Amino acid sequence: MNDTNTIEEITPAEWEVMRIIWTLGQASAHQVIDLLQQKRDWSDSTIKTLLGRLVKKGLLETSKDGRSFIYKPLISETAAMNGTASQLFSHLCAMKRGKTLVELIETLPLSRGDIETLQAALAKKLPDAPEMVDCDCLPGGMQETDCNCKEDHHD
Amino acid sequence: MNDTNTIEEITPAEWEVMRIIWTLGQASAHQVIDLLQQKRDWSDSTIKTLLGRLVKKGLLETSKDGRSFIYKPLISETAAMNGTASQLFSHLCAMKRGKTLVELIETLPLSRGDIETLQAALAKKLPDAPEMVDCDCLPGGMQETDCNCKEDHHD
DNA sequence: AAATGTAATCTACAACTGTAAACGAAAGAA
DNA sequence: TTCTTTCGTTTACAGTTGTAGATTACATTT
Repeated sequence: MNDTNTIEEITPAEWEVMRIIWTLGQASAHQVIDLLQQKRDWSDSTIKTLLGRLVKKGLLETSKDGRSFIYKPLISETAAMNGTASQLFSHLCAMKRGKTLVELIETLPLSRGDIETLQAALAKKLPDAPEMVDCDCLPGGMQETDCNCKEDHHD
Repeated sequence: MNDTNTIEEITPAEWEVMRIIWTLGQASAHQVIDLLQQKRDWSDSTIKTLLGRLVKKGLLETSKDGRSFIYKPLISETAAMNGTASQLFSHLCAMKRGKTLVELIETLPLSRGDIETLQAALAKKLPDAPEMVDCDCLPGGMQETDCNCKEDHHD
């Protein structure tokens, strides 16, 4: 298991590339270009640049295959997703993370199996869940006095 | 309700500023600087720049208060969080989003109330949930043949 | 060996981000 | 009224990201 707190930053364009490689397991630049150009109007050059950056970031490794390279992920898709999601949630007010999860669960298509796993995870958490999670948006102990979090301004 | 699909991009540094303003409801530059400098080692200038950029992006509005400005959010924290979270999940393989949600739910502190809301949302979804959500990482109908998604490479 | 076709790398460049100094205007102090 | 503090705006500058042309290196064909 990777340390999900130190994922190299993956940009949106880079995600597109990574998804293809993750899904195929590994791929040549040629394959990535072919597949990606069916979705994005990017030049060969652009995609090669992205591949190069991903290698430099340590997210892909290459092995020579005659003339060309084969790119393989150095991080699993799940690890990357978890790392990125955690990072995102760390920006959000602790008090409101639950609300955002509700929104996601309502919005995203989920399989029966996913739902059951989620239900199990929730059931396990419920017993020791706190009555309330405090807002962590202000420094020090000034939440009680000054936190306006409950009201949602300007929706 | 905002159109959560067209949220102006909020950068990590900008989130820090927004959180303070959301939490207070509104704030002067001075307040933001004071509070933020208790968490981040940023100069006054830096914080002012961020405020300015947020105004330009249409995420904050100002109203004059004598000498100085009062900054108010033009978007609610919840809307911003939902928009950002949806955007993030759109980068992820559809098939694996459920797994990421599980991870988040296991990891994040949730209140009893949040958990109950989540459980309700899941219960409602379960009946019509598909047996499986397809991977959408490759173009066209090449999922069956070529999707390696189930195996998680290089963890 | 010369020409041609690919693959990979280098260079480029504008927009955005993190970070902050410099500057100008207004308000309060001397 | 002049000096100083305070607040906002402009300018700056390096690093990242999106986007891609130019160039080089090697393999294949003539």
